[in-house]
Amino acid sequence: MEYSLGMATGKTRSEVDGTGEAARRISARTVCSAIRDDIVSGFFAPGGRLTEELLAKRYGVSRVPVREALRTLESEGFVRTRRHAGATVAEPTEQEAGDLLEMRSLLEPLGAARAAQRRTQQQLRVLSGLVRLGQERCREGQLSDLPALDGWFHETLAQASGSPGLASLLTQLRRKISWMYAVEQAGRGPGAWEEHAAITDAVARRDAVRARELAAAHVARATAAHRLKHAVNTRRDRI
Amino acid sequence: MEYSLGMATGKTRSEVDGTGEAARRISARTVCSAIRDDIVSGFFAPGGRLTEELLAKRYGVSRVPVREALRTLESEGFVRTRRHAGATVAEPTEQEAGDLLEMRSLLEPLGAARAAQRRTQQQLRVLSGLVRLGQERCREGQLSDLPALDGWFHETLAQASGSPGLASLLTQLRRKISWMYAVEQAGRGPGAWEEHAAITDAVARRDAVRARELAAAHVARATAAHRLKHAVNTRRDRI
DNA sequence: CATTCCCAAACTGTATTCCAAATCGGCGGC
DNA sequence: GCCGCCGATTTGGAATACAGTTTGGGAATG
Repeated sequence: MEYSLGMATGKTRSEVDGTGEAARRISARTVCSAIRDDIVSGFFAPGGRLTEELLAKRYGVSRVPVREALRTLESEGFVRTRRHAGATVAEPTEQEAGDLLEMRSLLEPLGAARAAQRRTQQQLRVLSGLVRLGQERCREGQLSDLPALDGWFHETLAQASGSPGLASLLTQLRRKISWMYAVEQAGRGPGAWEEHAAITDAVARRDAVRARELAAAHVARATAAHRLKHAVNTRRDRI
Repeated sequence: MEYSLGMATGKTRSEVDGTGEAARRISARTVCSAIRDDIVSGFFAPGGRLTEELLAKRYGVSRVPVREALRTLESEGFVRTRRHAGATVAEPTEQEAGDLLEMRSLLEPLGAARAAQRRTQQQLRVLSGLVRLGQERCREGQLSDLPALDGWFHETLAQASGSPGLASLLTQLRRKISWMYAVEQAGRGPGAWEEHAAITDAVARRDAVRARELAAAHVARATAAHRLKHAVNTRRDRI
């Protein structure tokens, strides 16, 4: 218990961060991300109850920011709430999980095409840098960094699409997919980063058609490497 | 001012609904829908400031439910908030608006295909009933009912997909599109409802492939009838 | 003994009040 | 004329209070 987001229970903020250690100023967003991370990581099991009081204690905040976070998470689909019965972690069915992959396979190519048309020079530099890093890590065998690099690559690509809505939707899809699926990274690291490099090349040349094709192929191959975590779809009572 | 969601400012709920007129019990959701409707209807102009106090007065609730509503609307993309600068109505660019149509044209066929595979008998009955109503209204020239019927049809179809996430996403897309676009209904009413009937038929026969094709064609034709409301993209200061 | 009904505890939903922090607009100094 | 500073306004959050629901367990009953 007591993760302490920068302030201890029962003490005012100024009493805590007197050190000026830049404690998180805004709790609501922080709490939202924290709860989501705890859901994705499996700390909160699907179907488990999320009592406002419990969450408030856990993150060291009052009920107000917790409630705001829960509303956001509800509209993101990670949490389900019943009128007066409180919030529970969502329990996606196998069908919903499958649809997530399909939605991504439809939208990711669109995002890549738009990124090719609208990316800024700076975004392109970030993408190139990430590709170089990813390929380096592949050669070095530093596989532990790959998931994060992959996430950053796709997030940057999404943001380069120029549509905040599309970008946030793609990010949300990736988060939910990583919540419900495990990836067989077998030997796919190098191949995936070659595909990333090809997409980045098309984006650099502003070739939207090619970027779309490459992204579609990339997502299709990635999808094939996804396996449902068996926990999904099994109903469990209580936390 | 003072829309009164069932309670007057400064009075407790019990003082007001002594008549038992089933006043809305939960304000947060109600306020969220109310603000969203006021945004979509244009009452709150893009870029306009949404002061918590103002919203609280307007809907006759305290700041707490208003804040929760704003969080939801923010994650839906209707509202933009800066750390301590408050909330403003989002100002979508022409690019974002265009991407909305494309996202729908990708996802609506998926929804239709899934609906064909997973619809319940009851959902099919609702769809058939709506189609019959829509075609009746077309013949009678009752065009004023058509937008609502169209909305219900697509909403029912989305829910029949069996993926709550996909359904809510499609509904959200339609709401945003109706916010930013005007539809040239010229003579499209009957044609659209013929297409609705064909989709319903495919859904009834559980023909996912055909439902997908028909939905794609339907959305493509509908897209062609959409015209950006000129207000979009023009920056305005204040409400 | 099983079933049903009812009640009390727990929790949500909201209001209210208070306070700290940050933004924004205008004012004065340079 | 430009820059920086100050104060009013507003957001973000805490703490408290209370009504309305849901829920689970226990008592009464067949």
